[in-house]
Amino acid sequence: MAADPLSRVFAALGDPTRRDMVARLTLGDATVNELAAPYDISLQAVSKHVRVLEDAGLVSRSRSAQRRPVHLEAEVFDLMTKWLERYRRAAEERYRRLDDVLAALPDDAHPEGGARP
Amino acid sequence: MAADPLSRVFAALGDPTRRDMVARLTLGDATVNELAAPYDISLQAVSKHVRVLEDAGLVSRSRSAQRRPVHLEAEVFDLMTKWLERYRRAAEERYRRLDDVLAALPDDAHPEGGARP
DNA sequence: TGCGTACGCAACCAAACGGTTGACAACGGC
DNA sequence: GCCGTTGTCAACCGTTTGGTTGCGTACGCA
Repeated sequence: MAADPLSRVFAALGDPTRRDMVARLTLGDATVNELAAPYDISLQAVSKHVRVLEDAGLVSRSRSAQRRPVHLEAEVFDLMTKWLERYRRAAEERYRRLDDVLAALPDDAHPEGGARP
Repeated sequence: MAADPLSRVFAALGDPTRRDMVARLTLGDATVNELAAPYDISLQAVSKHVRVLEDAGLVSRSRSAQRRPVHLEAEVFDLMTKWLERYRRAAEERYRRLDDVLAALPDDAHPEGGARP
């Protein structure tokens, strides 16, 4: 299937239902039934969603009796944060450099092709 | 099609090729041809990828002559960072609370079902 | 004016995705 | 030992997605 973990994480969070479930899980562990409650989709569909989140490493499941509580895993968030931070910083850096360039321009040199109106 | 911006952003970044393009764009704007160079897929496929990134608000395209340089947009990163930070903090909070609970336990109360080994 | 370059649009295709229903396994309680 | 609860597995279905090819358009240049 999908290779790298990062792709799985991003893809998993691309679905609003799954993001919603993550939000719910920050309040505490929950069973599949509890997770399914707010939605009018089948239990199996919810189970599938949980599996996608699990494959992405976003949640883990222990088992206590026949219940299988879903637990939010924090580490992957760090992975994403690291990725994001890297590119956010690069983008900012580019802005800063652009500012420098603009500041260094002689004021008669105003090309009409300003990219950002 | 897809409703909320956040879903589009996450979904867009779920594809490794598109994440790669974002990485490339942090080095500076690029044309579709330049973006396509490293991959052995058709130019049209690359064009499609760029369109997905554009719909997600991750890039913008100006036009200078027949060239249509792709430019990385920083704002959406902030949107993601905000989302991420919220849940990262919530997850950490949960850990902290768990630590408190464990610390408050009488030392003869050791249930065998420790979720996190 | 015609030509080459850069790119988008449309149609198509196979694979993946989100959802369904039906059957079935695992476990606690009576 | 049986029953209800909890949840997964498997097969199927319509839509989306990533890729292709072919054609068309916009523009700079000779």
